Amino acid sequence: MAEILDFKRTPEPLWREALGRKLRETREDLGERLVDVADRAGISVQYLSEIERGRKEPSSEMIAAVAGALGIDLADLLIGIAGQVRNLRGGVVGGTQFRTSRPVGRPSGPVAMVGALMAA
Amino acid sequence: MAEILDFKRTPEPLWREALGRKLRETREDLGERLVDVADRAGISVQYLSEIERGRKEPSSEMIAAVAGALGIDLADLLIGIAGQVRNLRGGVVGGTQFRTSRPVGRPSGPVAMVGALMAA
DNA sequence: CCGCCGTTCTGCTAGGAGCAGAACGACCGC
DNA sequence: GCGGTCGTTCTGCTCCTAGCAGAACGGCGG
Repeated sequence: MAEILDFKRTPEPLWREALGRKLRETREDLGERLVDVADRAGISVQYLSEIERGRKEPSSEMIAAVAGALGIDLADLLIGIAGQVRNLRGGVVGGTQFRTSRPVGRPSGPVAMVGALMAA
Repeated sequence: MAEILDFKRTPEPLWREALGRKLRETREDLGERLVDVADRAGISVQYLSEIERGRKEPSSEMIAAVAGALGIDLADLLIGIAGQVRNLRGGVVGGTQFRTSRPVGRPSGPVAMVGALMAA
């Protein structure tokens, strides 16, 4: 760690970076402030800020707490992150990235199909 | 966190548990041993064992290393995990029930569902 | 000018990541 | 029975960082 040259921008994003991006997007879609979500999740505001920017590695309980505070479950979160990761692969990676996909991406469409896979 | 709200044995699985399950399934589908993957990922074998059982919280770099050693990228991994999480929602999650798992973990079902993302 | 909001410093502590080494129980073949 | 492989788990160890408090800072809007 502590490599001197860290502008080596990992070819594909790390887990914590993709997670943070999606969490921030979800929060902003809800029109909520950092302090609101942090308070509801029971964590400090600075820490939530660092999570959203991909600078800290949140534990599973933290992830569950933040996701719960945002009203999203783990499966939806993962699907959303996977989508962002795929977008970043072939699309704009640079800092100036609006577009943020579609306006309101709440309803996860392909849910039904997954649920129908197996009930056994 | 120290919140008192975890009286409920994790209504939905934690991130590290779902991740470990998927990693193990992927490895077994490849017919590889712990030592093979651990060696290729550059981590110790006991630690990989604990990751697969959801007992340790692997860093993003660890996840990338293991996923790389398994020849799977982050997006596919996340999709697979999301599928597993959804499956577990309706069935028995406790350790007493094993029916849901495949006999030897040979055929992994939800491969075809990869095409279901792209929305987010 | 003054609040509001997010970010980023400086600390600080407790916990756990991550490894080495070894022992253990299953399992399989001889 | 005995010896091999494979995974798990125990002990022990170091060192990093999760996670918080407190405060200060740079936008942005009025």
